[in-house]
Amino acid sequence: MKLREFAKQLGLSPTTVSRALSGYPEVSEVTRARVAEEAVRLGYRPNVNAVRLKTGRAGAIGVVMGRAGEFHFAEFMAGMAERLLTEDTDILVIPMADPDHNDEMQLYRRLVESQRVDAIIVHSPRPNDERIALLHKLGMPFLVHGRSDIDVPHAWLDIDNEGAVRRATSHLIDLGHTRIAMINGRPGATYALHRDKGYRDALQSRGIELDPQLIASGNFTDELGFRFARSLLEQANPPTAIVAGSMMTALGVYRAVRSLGLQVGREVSVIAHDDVFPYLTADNMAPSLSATRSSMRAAGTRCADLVLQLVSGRSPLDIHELWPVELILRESTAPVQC
Amino acid sequence: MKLREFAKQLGLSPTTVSRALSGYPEVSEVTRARVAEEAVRLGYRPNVNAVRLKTGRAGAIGVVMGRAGEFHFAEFMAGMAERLLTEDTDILVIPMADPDHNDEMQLYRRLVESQRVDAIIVHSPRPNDERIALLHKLGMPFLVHGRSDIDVPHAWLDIDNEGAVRRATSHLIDLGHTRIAMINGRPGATYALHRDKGYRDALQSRGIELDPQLIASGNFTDELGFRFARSLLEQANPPTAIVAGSMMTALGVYRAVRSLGLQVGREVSVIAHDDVFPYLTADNMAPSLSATRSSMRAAGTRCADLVLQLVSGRSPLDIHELWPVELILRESTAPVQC
DNA sequence: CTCAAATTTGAAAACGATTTGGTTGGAAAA
DNA sequence: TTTTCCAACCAAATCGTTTTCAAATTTGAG
Repeated sequence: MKLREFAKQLGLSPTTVSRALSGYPEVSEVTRARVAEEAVRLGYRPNVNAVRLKTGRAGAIGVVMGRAGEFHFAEFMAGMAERLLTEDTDILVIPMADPDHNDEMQLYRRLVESQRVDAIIVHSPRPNDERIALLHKLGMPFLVHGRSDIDVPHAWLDIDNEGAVRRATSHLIDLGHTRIAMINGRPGATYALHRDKGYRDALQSRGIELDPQLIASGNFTDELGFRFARSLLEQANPPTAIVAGSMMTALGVYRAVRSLGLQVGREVSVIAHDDVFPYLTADNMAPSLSATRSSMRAAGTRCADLVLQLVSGRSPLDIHELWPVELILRESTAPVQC
Repeated sequence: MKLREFAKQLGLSPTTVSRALSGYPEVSEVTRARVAEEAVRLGYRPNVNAVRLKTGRAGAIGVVMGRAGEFHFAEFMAGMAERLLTEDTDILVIPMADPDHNDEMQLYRRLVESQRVDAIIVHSPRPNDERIALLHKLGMPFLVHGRSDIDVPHAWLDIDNEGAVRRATSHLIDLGHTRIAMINGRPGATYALHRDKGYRDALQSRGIELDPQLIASGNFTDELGFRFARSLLEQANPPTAIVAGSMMTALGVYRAVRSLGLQVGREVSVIAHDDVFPYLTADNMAPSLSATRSSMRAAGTRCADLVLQLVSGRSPLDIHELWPVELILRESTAPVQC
């Protein structure tokens, strides 16, 4: 059913019907009500593409998916999708074709030029992120999930990675640990730096000297967790506690600890960061995993929300959200054994 | 840059330019080459929404995302996205607002009516799946990822779940196991039935009587794996082998086995199904996990491919792909201990 | 009761492409 | 030479809305 047809059935002009449905003020309430009601009854829905063409809105938000098949991605997207369900806005998923750097900029540039999105969400930003500079230059609205130090105004939502790791590390120190290892995310991303800072600050403020040997970084896979924890624990002066970057890393760490005949929550304490997954919970691990926790899904929902505001004109300068992170203590952390 | 403008710069009519770019035959090769080249140079790209409006194509494939935040979803999508990158087709992610059944049909109906997708991918179909009937009735092209027995013609791509589980179970029987437990997916989905059948057939063909107590089903979470494995192993006549539905389930099973002081690959053999994740690999588990393996990402890529064919006119009746599943033996399976 | 102001409504022009149904000019056929 | 045909191109209509500008109607003040 087209607008023409629908309007004719109502004995109104397309103009009025369009206005009634889009909530313009210059249409009487009684007419608006009738139009709305009949639209439902007769099943009239404006053609999306016509609307988009006319208004110049793309009706979609772009999300670039990293190549490494990040497991938290689905949660973030689920959160976004939930928020956008009632909106006339879609999510456009763009895969990173190539991890090559130059290619990444190309991808963003093409995405903007394609006019297929009204806004873009940038994940895992770097301190000096060219993507941000590019999007700003091109005038494409965008929200950064994470933070960047770049000297370009931008909207962002981030969790307090630094604080989270500082608290986690401090707590381990409180428990008497002094040799605390840290498995971080891929170097380069701001969140990894923040976590690093939280870790270092905690040590320093307690007068513990930092041992660079105790720091590793890389993708959030179980394999990295295992390899690094294993090699750490096998060395002469092994750590008594490990701060792990993700649930998957934690799995690897647990495995490494066990494989050496040790026990998590005894010889080795572990705290990991938990993005809250329905299928793998810190509570269910054995022993249950102490974790810094922040819901990825909730972040997705809120990001979608903020992007919508951005698109409808809110200034990026006003949009800065730093979410606190909970520290939840469970069985994987214990006082150091003397 | 608009078509008008671009055409004028070339000294051609919009008609010819449009045809040249869309590969119509009635334009000379030399002209086509020139147009293509200049389009790149001047950065002309047809406005997506105008194209979509005019052609009536939505330029997107709909994927309904289950509410349970399935972890394999991201992999499937990554696969799809990879294939669609070079195409002018987007992925539209629609979240299931409510697990309520009636609501689900509403969702699909609205999705079709919204005219926002050219085709839909249906996940985890049931033997008699109303969604399939609905989409067929509404004339919306769709591809089923999985299978259904419903008496409605439809395209599908599925992996050989039945064969996979049969082989896994048979292999365990070969190793001397007779009490073999099975942790299946949510009851109702066809794949769960197929796995069940594979399991039963394997037992029956070897004359082993089925014990209903050894079967469980539910979401693919570590928690289910743990709970069920634990309660199984604690009973009077415990199983000596477990077939698990997913990697997450397997994690839970491993945990349960260990928590009872037993060892996977000794007292208890385990085989799980592995969708191949970059962040959690069967090879890295300890002991390494024997698994039936099939790449979710590859399935996504192929599904995208098939949907494109579907949209451009290929008959759904011709599209039936059954992918074989590998069985990869590692350390988690061993001869039964007498 | 009149006239201006305020409220509702409509006609028609966009939005930026595709595509139908012609033209044109030159080569091949008669 | 004339006719026919074909390759290559183009003008204009169209897709289904929104929105500008103008007209019609109602309201309210004097």
